[in-house]
Amino acid sequence: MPELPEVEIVKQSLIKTTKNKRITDVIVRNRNLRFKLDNNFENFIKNRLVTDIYRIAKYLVLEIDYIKCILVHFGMSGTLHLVNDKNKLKTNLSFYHSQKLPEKHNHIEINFKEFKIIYNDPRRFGFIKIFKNTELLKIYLNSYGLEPLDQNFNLNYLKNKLKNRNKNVKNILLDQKLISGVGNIYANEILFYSKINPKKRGKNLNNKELKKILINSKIVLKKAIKFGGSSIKNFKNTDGSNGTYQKEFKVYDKLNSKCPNKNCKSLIKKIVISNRSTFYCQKCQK
DNA sequence: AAGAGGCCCTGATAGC
DNA sequence: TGCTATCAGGGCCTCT
Repeated sequence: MPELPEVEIVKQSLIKTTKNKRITDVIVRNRNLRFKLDNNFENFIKNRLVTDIYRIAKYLVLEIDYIKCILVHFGMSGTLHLVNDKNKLKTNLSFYHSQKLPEKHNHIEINFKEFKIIYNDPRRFGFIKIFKNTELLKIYLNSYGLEPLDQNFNLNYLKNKLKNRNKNVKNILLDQKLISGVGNIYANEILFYSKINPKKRGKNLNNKELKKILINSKIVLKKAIKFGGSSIKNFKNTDGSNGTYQKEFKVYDKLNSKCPNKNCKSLIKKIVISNRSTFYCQKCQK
């Protein structure tokens, strides 16, 4: 699920609904997420004000009482649901497109006066961490690379990060320490638009190719945000969808489809790179 | 030291 | 229908 655009959409929904609202109660049903939820989590946020909500790469940050914060990572299957007191979905948060609250895996419930937010995560690859101040959060994310939408994400930055890299460009795009916020879907799409073979090694990319990655990573992510992110897996009981960028996919999950480029009759190929599905056009991506 | 692969976990789906 | 195998939008850890 959640790559940068999807988390951005969640953030935007949360700003509208929970900014400057007070948390009245917290219920944790399962602490065993990717990392065990801090034993102090409930006390840490109970009766506290959510003073801001922002996003760093694929992380969602809830600022608490102007100083503290909690960091949310959605892993592969984490979703947030805003529901009213009767467990009816009040607003669809983000990329999750069911009208109903899932029945299982509702691990954490954060109550506000008139609604609550529920963290659901079947695979439990997601996690939540608490930080006493934003300085500590900065230290935690110290090794993270810039995200493509950062204004300092420019040609020089890319050159410095990719110079002498033996790593293939697909893995480079997925390496959060080099470039943050991009996941498997958008990595595939960015490389298609850039006409670069995913297996090409970083050190072999010329300036022109780096420029294409630079520009297309910004374009693809911005467009995905504009479309409300991507919703790819159909949950049961689906009934409408928020994110529609999946309709714009050029290569992701398009095995054996015709290459979308005009005058190209090649079919989209699927290979596995470091255990992740990789889709590309052999003709167009060199 | 950088890079590849294993692994954490549940659920949906394909194939027999 | 019911089993098994495979695959998912991530990233930390270990090994080489």
